[in-house]
Amino acid sequence: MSEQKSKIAAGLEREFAARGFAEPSVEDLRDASGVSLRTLYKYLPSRDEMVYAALEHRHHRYLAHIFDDLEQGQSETLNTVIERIAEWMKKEASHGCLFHSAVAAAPADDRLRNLLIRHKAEIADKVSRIANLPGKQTDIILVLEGLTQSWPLQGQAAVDSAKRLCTSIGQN
Amino acid sequence: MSEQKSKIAAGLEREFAARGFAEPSVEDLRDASGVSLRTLYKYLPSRDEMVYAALEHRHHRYLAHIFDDLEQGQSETLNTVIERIAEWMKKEASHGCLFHSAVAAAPADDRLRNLLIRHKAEIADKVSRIANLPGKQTDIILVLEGLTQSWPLQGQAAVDSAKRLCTSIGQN
DNA sequence: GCCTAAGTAGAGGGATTATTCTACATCGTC
DNA sequence: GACGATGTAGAATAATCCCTCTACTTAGGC
Repeated sequence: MSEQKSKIAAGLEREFAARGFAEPSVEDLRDASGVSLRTLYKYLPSRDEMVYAALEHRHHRYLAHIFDDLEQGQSETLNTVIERIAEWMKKEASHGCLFHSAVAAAPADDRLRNLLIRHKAEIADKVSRIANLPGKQTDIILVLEGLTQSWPLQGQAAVDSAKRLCTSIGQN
Repeated sequence: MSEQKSKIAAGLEREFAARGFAEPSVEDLRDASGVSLRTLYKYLPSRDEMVYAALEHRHHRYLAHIFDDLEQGQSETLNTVIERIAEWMKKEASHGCLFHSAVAAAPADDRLRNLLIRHKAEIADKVSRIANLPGKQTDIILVLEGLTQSWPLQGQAAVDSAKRLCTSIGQN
């Protein structure tokens, strides 16, 4: 991914996150990406491509935010992940997961759905390995999905619930 | 709500559930509702109103599906709720919660967001009262949200996880 | 100083959109 | 059998959409 393409993708990600995937017109996306319409279409030759590029960019930023400098195998590793997710929600995703939003906006788009699946699978894999709970992938996903989904409604209380529920995962 | 209006709403709900909120044109919605364009606009004078009516209809059907003939206070009540949610997902919501989809498609619409909040609050209230766990609302919501959100990705494994996690809610 | 590559600004095409409007059909009731 | 309410079918409108295109500018390498 070239310098400029990722700069464009960053702007697109911000716009889609703020206004959803249906509302912004291509002209809005041009303004958000900070380049001309011609350049925008040169790097991303259709509106769909703009969506994909934004999500790709999101994916990398999210992984970096959750996993950078995360110590493996500590007993509080899972709590740290939960806190970092809460941070992320507060700063970046007050409306919930951007991947789910994208799929919700276009349920027929298989490429989009695959992006969502790979995104979630990579997170689940990384978390279960780093927290030393290899058999508990589905439990972990359920709690983390529940957290991102209920945080917009419940705020900090959701974080506390997630931590409480996680203590029971390791216990059987 | 008149006879015909709820017949229209039922058709709209089906269409939005199948194709999302952005894709279907008003002509598609006309076909799905089974009436003429003029009649459709008579009962629901804008496309937004069609969305609201569809969600209202969904809300009532969902509550009926989850709570009809549900025995209060049994120890397996929560498990029954989980199983009914799984049933619902399988039959009706293979793409996830329709309310979240609607909000995702139009994040700026406050009326839509309020509909989502009231929908979730009513469920949380009903479940916590019927399962005799009045202090555990946020735990319950988190698990149920996690279930609906991870079911499209994990299927039956998500149901098992939800049940397992629920056993730990009552225990402290 | 010229040339190529890569950018900007912005007009416009062609398709689709939500909504309104006209003209006609049906049906129960008096 | 006439009438008013309520329906249908579908054309018309005005706006908006995604995308392409032309014409002009900038910047760096030889």
